[in-house]
Amino acid sequence: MRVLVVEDDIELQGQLSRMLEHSGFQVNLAADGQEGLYYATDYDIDVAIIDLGLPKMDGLELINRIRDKDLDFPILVLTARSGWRAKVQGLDSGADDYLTKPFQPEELMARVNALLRRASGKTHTKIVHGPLALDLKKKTVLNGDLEMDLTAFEYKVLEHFMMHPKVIVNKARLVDCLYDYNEEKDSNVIEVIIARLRKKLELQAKFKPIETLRGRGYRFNPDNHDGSG
Amino acid sequence: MRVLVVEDDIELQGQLSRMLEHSGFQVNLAADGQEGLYYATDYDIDVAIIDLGLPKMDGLELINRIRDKDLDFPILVLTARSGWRAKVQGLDSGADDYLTKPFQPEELMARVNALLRRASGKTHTKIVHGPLALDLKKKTVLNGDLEMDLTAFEYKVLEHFMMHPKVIVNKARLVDCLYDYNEEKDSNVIEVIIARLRKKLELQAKFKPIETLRGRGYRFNPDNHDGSG
DNA sequence: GAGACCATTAATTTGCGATTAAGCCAATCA
DNA sequence: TGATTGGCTTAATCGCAAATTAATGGTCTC
Repeated sequence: MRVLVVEDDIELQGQLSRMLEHSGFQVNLAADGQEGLYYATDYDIDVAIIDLGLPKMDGLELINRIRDKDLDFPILVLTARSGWRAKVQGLDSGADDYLTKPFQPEELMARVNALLRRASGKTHTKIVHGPLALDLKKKTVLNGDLEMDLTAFEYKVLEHFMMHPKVIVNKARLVDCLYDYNEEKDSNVIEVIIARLRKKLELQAKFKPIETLRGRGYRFNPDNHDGSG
Repeated sequence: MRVLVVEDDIELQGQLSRMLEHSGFQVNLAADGQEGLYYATDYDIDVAIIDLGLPKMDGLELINRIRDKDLDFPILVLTARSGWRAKVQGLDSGADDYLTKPFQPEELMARVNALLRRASGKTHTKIVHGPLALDLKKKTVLNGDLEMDLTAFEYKVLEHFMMHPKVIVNKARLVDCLYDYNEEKDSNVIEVIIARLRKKLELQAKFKPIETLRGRGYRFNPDNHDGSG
């Protein structure tokens, strides 16, 4: 198992590599984002530990570049910022877990192992239906050759649809995709998002996969190239 | 819907069960992990609320035992620890959501409901009677090879029939399938829906499975390929 | 054969969903 | 820090499918 460590703090670097090697990992050390990207590309990495605060290339940018190259090893983010926002941002951008500095060595090892375990069971990170190709890691969707420009909400709804094709999904369930917790009754968020999604889907590829089933919900049916919904 | 609550704090126990019962749930109360496991095993639980800090058997262990027994109802974890670690641990171990104490009653109810919505999509059961195949997950019905185009009401009635074949169902019971609350007397909704359903069933496959039992109700009998109703 | 019960169709009403636009909030940038 | 942008939210309107009601005719039971 090969671990890529991208960390500019020399002391922490040494600490990490000692711990990891002690647990039987091969370790690649990089001190900045550029170097990190080089290793990520040219070595067969199983898991990466990336510090967010890096010289030359920011940690988040590094993650984006890695995912852009379709490298899908799991990424553990190290962050000094303890703010909630920074964390979510990290996970949204293609990272799989994060750890706030300072941390206990055992916790880091536990998380690395957990990521490897999870990764071994994960087969497909891409879902393809018709002209649409969704990348769960990168959180992007290609419509034909073009990458769709989706908002966070549009993406969440489309992801749910593509993970549950040909299933009638009621609106309450779709609302669950958007908010952690929400029991609001009189809102038409879903209708609005569906409308925008349809527009974007149709724009690029005359593709009308979202059917309406009045009173029952919506259904994603990639076979509808003409659209009955 | 039956909820299992595993909580050792008597006061919180009472609070929870009051809330849940008020929302129309059946509630099983357990004060420790052992008791919880007993209820989980012997009752048909739809969703469980489990406190992590429990006497006799730790909440996490309870969850593990439940999952080991292949019981797959959704689990909501309550935790006093506010650390991210405890939460991740809970989710990794087979829980589906968590809530940090103290919490707002509405939030708990919202999450329980969200879990139930999510779970309802997991049952990939198909019910087949004669030429009809109903997919509970997709909420669609195939009549022969063709998918039936059903309205929300028609689907609800047909689903009930197919889940209770050869049983006489009176009209009041069918009305309950359509509305949450309804005490209306003089309406012929059911007759109208039955008529439309029959038409659609017959249209595609000359199939007349809905019998009328005058004064008693209706009966779905998939054996009637000629139709005695 | 009278009356209750049901089937069927047609007419009416309702309320869902589509769509648009304006308001609002937060993140980003100057 | 104030301005700007982009995206989420809310509201209002409109068309239409579906639900409801009503009316008529059929059928079973006693």
